[in-house]
Amino acid sequence: MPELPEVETVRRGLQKVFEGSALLRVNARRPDLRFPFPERFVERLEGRRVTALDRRAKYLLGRLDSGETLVMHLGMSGSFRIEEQAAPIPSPSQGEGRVGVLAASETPGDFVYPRSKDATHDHVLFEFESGARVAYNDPRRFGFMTIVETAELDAHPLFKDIGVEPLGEAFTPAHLAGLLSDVKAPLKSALLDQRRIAGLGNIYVAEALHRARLSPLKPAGEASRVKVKALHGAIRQVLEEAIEAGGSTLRDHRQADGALGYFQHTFAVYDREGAGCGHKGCRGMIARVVQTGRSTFYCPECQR
DNA sequence: ACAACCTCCTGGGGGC
DNA sequence: TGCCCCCAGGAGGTTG
Repeated sequence: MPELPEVETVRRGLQKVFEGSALLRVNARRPDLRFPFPERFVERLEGRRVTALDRRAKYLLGRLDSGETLVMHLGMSGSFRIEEQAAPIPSPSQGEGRVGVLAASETPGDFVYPRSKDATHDHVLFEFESGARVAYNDPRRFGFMTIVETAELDAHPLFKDIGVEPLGEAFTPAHLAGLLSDVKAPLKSALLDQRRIAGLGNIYVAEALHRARLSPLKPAGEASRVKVKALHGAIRQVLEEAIEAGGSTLRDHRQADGALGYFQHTFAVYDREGAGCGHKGCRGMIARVVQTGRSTFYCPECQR
């Protein structure tokens, strides 16, 4: 599912639930996703307050008051769902309530509110002190979660080789030119490589290259200075527009509140084989080719 | 060092 | 209706 805009959309949706709230209860309903959950996964989360929910590349980072970070990746089909904003757990001063203690009628580790129909793929359930409940759903289980010491995050194998944030200040035309110079691999693969730029995936690479009128097949190092500058602008622009639109909903992407993204209606090339190019004055037709096993969509007429 | 694969897993859609 | 094959937004791991 998710590339940078989808992950960022999810982050913004989850932020109001995660940030500042303590995790009362966490339920990992199976021992693994793509990888096994780390040692004492649940114990390291329960009772911890989430101080911030950040994003790096396509990862969500839940900063915990324990000095650890909950690292979450959505893989291809992962999504979060804010299940219900239940009544807050009453505080002791309000009488009967006992903070952190569940009502007897609740089944430990399960939501008491109605779940969506594909709850079989609800693999992790978060319940907050605020009463909010969040389900992580992932049919294909290519996603994963782990917990890393926050101070060691940048040096962690998952992050140490991750490239520049394309919406950050460090991503300039000159930086992009440096990333691509002397690279013999085609632009498509160069841009998909998370070690260069963090967060682009199959959709937004295709869309950005089309906007810049660059062929995905062209060796990255052969793009002209002018084209690289256009590509830089196109990458930023397409990502910003997609975030603004709430991401792209192809199959299962939802914003955390359940809303659909609608950037897919703006695709110029992705999954549009046979359609007209759409660039002013171009009579070309969108083609589909396969590069390293994955679909590439582009206009052979004007993307050079 | 690098690039081309293969792999994990489930579900949806098209063709017959 | 059913079955089979292909395809899918990622990316770590292995091979050459």
